[in-house]
Amino acid sequence: MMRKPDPSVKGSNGGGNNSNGTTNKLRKGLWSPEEDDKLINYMLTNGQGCWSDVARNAGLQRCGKSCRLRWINYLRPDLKRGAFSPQEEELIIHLHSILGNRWSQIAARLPGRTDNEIKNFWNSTIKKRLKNLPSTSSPNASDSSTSEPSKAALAGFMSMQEQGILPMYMDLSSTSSNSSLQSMVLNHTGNSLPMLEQGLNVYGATGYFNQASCVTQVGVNGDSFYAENEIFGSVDNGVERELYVPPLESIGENLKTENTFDRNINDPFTLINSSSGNNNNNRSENIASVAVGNFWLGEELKVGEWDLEDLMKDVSSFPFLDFQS
DNA sequence: AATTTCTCCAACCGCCTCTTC
DNA sequence: AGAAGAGGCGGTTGGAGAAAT
Repeated sequence: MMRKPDPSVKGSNGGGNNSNGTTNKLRKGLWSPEEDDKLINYMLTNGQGCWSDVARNAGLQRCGKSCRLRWINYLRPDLKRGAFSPQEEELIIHLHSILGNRWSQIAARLPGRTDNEIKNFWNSTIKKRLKNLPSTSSPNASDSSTSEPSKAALAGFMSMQEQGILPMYMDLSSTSSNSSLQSMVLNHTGNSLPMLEQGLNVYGATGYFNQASCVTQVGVNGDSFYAENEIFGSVDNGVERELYVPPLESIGENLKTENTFDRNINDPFTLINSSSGNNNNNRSENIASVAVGNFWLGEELKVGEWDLEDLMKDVSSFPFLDFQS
């Protein structure tokens, strides 16, 4: 499971210090318990400083980077060890659907978890699990390791929605003119939506909503989703039948801003949950929901250009998260 | 029981960004 | 301005243990 300690360094103390304290060669590979002790003791008494100083002053034959990694990923006292809870898994999937492989950003929303841990968890467990999901017919269906629309997104949204937690819209205009993330989730109850009740711009029997000033309009026509003339997909009581992701260009050209609502514009990631004040007790019974997709179209498009803090601030308030355990 | 294959994950590598001089 | 060093990040590796043959 681990790399062997670097055989080029003699001695069982793991440090490999010679008598005059000079460095012959930096140690690599598995950390010994003695090295761990040294690093822990040093960090607890001196705190974090320059990592190369930490390595040197703690008497470790390691490079600063190695010390940093060991501390962050393994020795930090606030780390939560053990298996991921289903709630954490949900959150990871959801965050990944938004952020892609930005493991550090994802880890920042999971107290006690490290980016490395989450990355490993994703690459082993979740990726495999998603592979076993019934495949979508999306022509762009891709491996979940990419930062593209994926089963992950779908599964994540679906699952959260089952728990009555559903991102209703995102403000795609944000602060950047080339925002990449265009994630839309439609909530089709067949009756009224919370959005409707809140006076948002919703049309027709089943309605559509537009997104702030940049707008992407997405509609529900019968069982089909559309954006302007594009058929996005269809749903059947929560079971996705088709999922078509239109090119960004067409969205940009075809979907014009109506900008008829401006509420929550500064709160781009609105989470509707059971405590939102509306009576949505039956929501989970008749919801058809589709994550239309997170589009990463073109390399110049970067989620990082968004105000991620704004975007994500509400995620940490997921009611089902137990960060204490 | 022995061998092979698979899985998981700690740690490394290389690149990028930021800061300092 | 730009070189150097440090920190941070995501991708990848490789080895121990588990599972399969």
